[in-house]
Amino acid sequence: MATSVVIHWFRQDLRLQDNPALTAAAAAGTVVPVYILDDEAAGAWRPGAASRWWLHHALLALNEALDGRLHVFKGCAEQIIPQLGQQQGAAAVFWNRCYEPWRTEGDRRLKQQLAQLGIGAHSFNGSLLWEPWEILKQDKTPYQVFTPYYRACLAALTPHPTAAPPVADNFARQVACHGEVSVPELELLPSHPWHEKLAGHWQPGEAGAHRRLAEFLAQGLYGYAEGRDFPARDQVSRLSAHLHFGELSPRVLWRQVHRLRDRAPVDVDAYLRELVWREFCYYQLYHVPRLPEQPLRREFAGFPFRNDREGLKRWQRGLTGYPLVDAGMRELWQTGFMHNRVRMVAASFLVKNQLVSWRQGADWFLDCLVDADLASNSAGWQWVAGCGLDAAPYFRVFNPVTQGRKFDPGGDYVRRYVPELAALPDNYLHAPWTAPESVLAAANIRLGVDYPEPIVDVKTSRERALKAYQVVRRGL
DNA sequence: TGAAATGTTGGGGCG
DNA sequence: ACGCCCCAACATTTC
Repeated sequence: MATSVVIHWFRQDLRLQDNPALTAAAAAGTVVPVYILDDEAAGAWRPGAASRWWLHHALLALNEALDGRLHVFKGCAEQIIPQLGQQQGAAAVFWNRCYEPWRTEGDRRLKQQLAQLGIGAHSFNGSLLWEPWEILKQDKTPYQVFTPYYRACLAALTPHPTAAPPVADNFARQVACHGEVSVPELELLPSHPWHEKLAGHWQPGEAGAHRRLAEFLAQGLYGYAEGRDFPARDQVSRLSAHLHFGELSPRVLWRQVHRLRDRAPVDVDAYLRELVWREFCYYQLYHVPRLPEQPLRREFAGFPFRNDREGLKRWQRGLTGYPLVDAGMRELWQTGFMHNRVRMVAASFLVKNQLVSWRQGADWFLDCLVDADLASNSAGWQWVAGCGLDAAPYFRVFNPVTQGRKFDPGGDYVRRYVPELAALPDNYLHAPWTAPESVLAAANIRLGVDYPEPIVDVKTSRERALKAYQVVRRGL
């Protein structure tokens, strides 16, 4: 009996291990593995520059793991998949679910199309530990607050068997697909070679994901609960981009971390809680699809943000005059990443001290982060701006100086990314404008020339933000 | 997963 | 010895 041909459509699941849809596809027939870059369907949410760099390398790695059998396309997935299915005489198409609104709508239409063509369509959960519709309150409505959601998730945790990885024989050989291109022909790399510096910091692809996981398990988890707040230390997982592209199964990650619970003094629960935060972001995006565009708290719709192009540009370039903020923004530009503690401070600074819309900050992050993720990024910015579910209260304004002294006391982080301040002594490092002339001169710094004066005063800008938020609050 | 303003307490200097 | 003031050092409240 001739085995049937099936298609596995890779999206945010660029891995072979513990890939439920891929495993099911391999069990159903000979697999034609496919990736489609569909910028038009994604619209404004198509991958940003840093993500495209990552994707380029992740696809090369995946293709290599598949012995060069990955079929890559550029164009409209809703056309390409049905055409391909017919050309190959495929019995079914398999994929792992995504949760971005443009994805869920497209997938629904595609399922209808395939049904009409008599081609099966099977979707699986390869990206989340809990499907968003599985975790609901007693009254069957979604949770609004993280902690009860978190508890409900833990209560609902069921052990999943790891999906068996496919073997080489599962994949179709020497299949020609009309219209396919090579990975480089996707033109994911920008013409300007700024991305070359990213290569020193990351190893996209499944092998890189597991290498990083092994490092984290061996070192980062020890003292994670406290250490994760200090950006100069290497005590965060740095797995976010691998998770975003699905190079690492969240179930495998959960299990590997959880195994360490009864051994060694590692902060297993603190890290797993962060993984549940990731789930909560997807949960919000699924239940409230306007998350990326509209404030979840309606009263914020008319918030008086300033249209400050110059201020936005200075924030983007790391030239606000606040060393911790500037270090974070430069880390982002140089490495495609920003430490989470600093993300909160830099975001708070833009939204509250500069009074610029969280949408503008979110757009910049989506373009610059290698881990850019619509769910996490949108939920994170809404959290900081105070307009999201279970968000930081509007009056919680981070002071970048205080935060710097608290979480970068030795100044290693600031000195790494703001080298022009490197010679300043610790006690002035986070507030250079307070240093006496003689100290500045000794450190070879002319304020306003070598490093900017503060773009706003934290005290008065904080008061301005509180006033603006009070107006919103009155409008309830 | 704040910060600043305001309130309280307690030890020490001093008349 | 005592009360008074000062002011850290916390604690509480407010935004």
